[in-house]
Formats: sequence, structure tokens, C-alpha cells
Amino acid sequence: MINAVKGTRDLLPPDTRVWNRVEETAREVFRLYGFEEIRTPILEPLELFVRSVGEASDIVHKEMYAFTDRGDREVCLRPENTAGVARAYIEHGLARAGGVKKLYYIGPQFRYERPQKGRYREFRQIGAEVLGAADPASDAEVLVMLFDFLRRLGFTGLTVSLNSVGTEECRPRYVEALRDYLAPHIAVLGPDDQRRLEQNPLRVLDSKDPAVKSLVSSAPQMLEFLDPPSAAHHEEMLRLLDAAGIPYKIEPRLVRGLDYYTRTVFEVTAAGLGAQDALLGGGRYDRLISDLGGPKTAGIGFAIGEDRLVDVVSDSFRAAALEGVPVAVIPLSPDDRGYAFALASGLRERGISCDVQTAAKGPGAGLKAAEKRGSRLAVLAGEEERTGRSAVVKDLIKRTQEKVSAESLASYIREREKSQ
RNA sequence: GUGAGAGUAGCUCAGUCGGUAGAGCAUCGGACUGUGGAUCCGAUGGUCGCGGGUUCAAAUCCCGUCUCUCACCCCA
Repeated sequence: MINAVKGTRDLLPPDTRVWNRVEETAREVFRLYGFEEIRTPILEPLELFVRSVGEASDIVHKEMYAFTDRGDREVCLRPENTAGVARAYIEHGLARAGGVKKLYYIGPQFRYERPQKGRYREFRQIGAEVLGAADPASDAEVLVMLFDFLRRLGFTGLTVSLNSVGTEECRPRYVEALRDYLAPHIAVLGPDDQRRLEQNPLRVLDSKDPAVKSLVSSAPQMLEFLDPPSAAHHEEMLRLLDAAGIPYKIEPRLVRGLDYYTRTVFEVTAAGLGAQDALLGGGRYDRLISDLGGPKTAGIGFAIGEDRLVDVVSDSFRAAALEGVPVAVIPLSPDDRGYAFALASGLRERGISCDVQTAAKGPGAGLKAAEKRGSRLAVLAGEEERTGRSAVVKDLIKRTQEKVSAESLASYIREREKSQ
């Protein structure tokens, strides 16, 4: 037997209905906020991620799904989508058009990791980016849109964790202060945290080691080291979030794994996701475009883990997405199939989905199959109905039935579906 | 990349001390030829993940390997 590649999976019905509804909701919300879709290649030059996400990051040094193609090009399956959007933005000269570009994407991403709950080698992200906007109002707008989306999926009680990681101007002073603070306690740090201290000291802040956690709880905080422009940016964003009623909490130890973030970083976690509890993450990346060789362009965005989102989406949203099983049209004998097809066509023209059951094993089998499929209504058509241009509509739950004329069939079914 | 647990019918699982494979559900057929869910009878269904080893004999013990699950690392 040939199995799916490790860490990838098939999404099957009826679950795909939930996925589709989530994506439809995202598209609708993004449209309302003036965002447009961008689709970038799944395959990108390896170099793109080395230069954007960061050579020292785990994503690049151990999680890349990379290989050499037949033309000796170093390529990889994209581990995230912001870099690809930035690449496209530069490549197509979108900056020259001026103004702000608001883009969103929905698609698969790949990281070569050991799979576990909420983590797959192929996973999907729903993300949005605002390019060419340095103003804190963009940070706030992105979060307002995010919460609008989450609310429509039925999430309540979620809070966004917020921090600022400053800029190239003020972060080095903070890193130095953090190193000074940790230096006397180096013995407390395990091997992982010592490595972090070397490579990316900010990561020590979100260590899971209890001893390190308590040590770090009284460490100096980045927010105290922000230079005036970054501090003002942070304050204004918070003011706008307050005005919009967005539930947030300042999390001074929040850092993110991608090297390109500046100033605002945020993340939302959710219960029920196991150890990988980050539902989404994002932040500002004012240097990314220029680092990739484009004009100096500010940017902010987020990525939602769609697999995780679908995992914990509200029961009511899920139930709504799973509603609507086709009406079963059941010919009572093989001779009635033609008439059944005609009835089905009429229903479909009026937007009612239906499937025609085979007549091979008699009406009992047809009804059984319809029930198994979850249909609530069945349309029975035999010789008597065919000659009288009518149909019997049977309620499979109440076990009642009624004869209606062929021409009023669709409206009758609509009424019945509405009343359920 | 590291660690732990698991892998037997389509699904959920049992399988004793090593003795040649089982149940429930599902599927199909029948009781039931214009009306389903219940019940009864019957049938189909297996490379016991894969490979090697020990043994007269391996689903069972040993080694390797693959996959899944969870955790670490890290992240969505």
C-alpha cells in the first residue's frame, strides 16, 4: 500500500466542508477590510528564506523541505508565506505603484519537522500582509480584522499577547542588558538555553524550563529599552486597540522565531491544541523588503495555522458547516429513472442539491442509502407519479410523506428545509 | 535531530505459557418485488506494518526498519 508522505495528510469529507467554510469566512472578512488575494509559488529559491527568515533560525537550519532540482537550482517548499509575498512585491515593482498594499493568502506550507499534535510537515496557513504602511494604525487594523474573523468563527474569550521587540537601533542595547542580567546565572541555564543565549538571546525569554522561567521573570524588559519612536508606535497602537475593544495583554517575554520582526509582535494561543498551542502569530517587519533588495518598505502581517484553527473551531461553526445534506431522489423502479432525473434537474436549477439513488435494489434500499447519507428528505417517483407529473416527498426523520405536483416540488422542499 | 508509547479484518479491539487468527460494528446476500432504521440467518473480509534472527513451531521472544501518536527542540 502506498501511504501519504510522513507528516502530510488527506483532508476528507465531511471535514473539508469545515475547511471550506473557514476559508470562505476569511475571504469575506478580508474583502471587507480591503484586502486582495495574492498567490505565490509553493516552490521558492532556498536563498529567499535564508535571507528573510534568518540563517540562525530553526526553520532554516533544520526545518527546510529543500532539494536540488534537475537544473541544479537550490529550491525548497515554502516554510511560510511572508517571504514569498515580499519577493513578489519586489519582483513586480508593486512599491512603485505607491500607497499601501493589503494582501492575503491561503495555502499550504512545509516544514521538515517531526510531526506531533497540531504540527505537520504540510500545514496550511491563512495570512494577511499590509505593505507600505509604517503607521501604528496598520498594526491595530490588522488585529481588529483578525478578531473580526475569529469572532465569526465563534471564538470567544481569546486574547492576543503583544510585545515590541524594538528596532535595530534599540534592540542591541536590550540584548546587552539581558546578557548582563543572565551572565551571573549561567549555571541555571540548560544546554538548550545556553545555546539560545549564544545564538538568539531573546529566545531565552520563552524557555519552558521552570528555573529559567522564574529567573527570566525579573529580567529587564524590552519595552523599557524602546527608543522614543518605537515607544510612541507601541503606545499609539495600544490606544487604538483600546478604542476598538480588542482584548490584549502585554507579554514582555513574547518573542518570535522569525528574525525579520521589528517593533510589534503578537500571538494568540488557544486551549485544546496540546503543546503546540499557538493558533496564530504575526508582527511588523519594517526591514524585510529592503533586506531582500527592495526599496525601504514597512510591513506588518500575521499567519493563522489553519489546521489548528479547524481543530478548535467552535462547535456551532462546525455544525453549521456540516449542515445541508442533499435531497435523495429515489426512482421506485428502473423504468422511473428518467423521470427521477428530470425531477432532479428541476431541483438543481433552483439551487437544491440532490442525488439520484439507483433503483436496482428497490425503494427500500434507496431509502436506506439516503438515510445513511444523512438526507432529511427523499423524493419518491414511481409510475403513478410519473404519469401524474407529481412526486412523493418523504420526511426521513418524521417518517411522514406528502404528494406534491412536480412544478411545486422545489418550493415545497424549500419550505420544508426552512422549517427544520 | 532527541525521547517515550503504539501498529492484528474497512473501523474499534481481544488473542493466556511460543502451538498455525477471533469478536463487535461496518459491508454484502437472504427472511422482505411501491417504502428505510428493529430482529434473525448466512457470507465476504488477514503479507498479524515490513525485513531478518532464535525455535520443531513466532501475532507472541530478539534485532533492524517504516509509519502513527505524544512530548522535547522550534513553531502555525
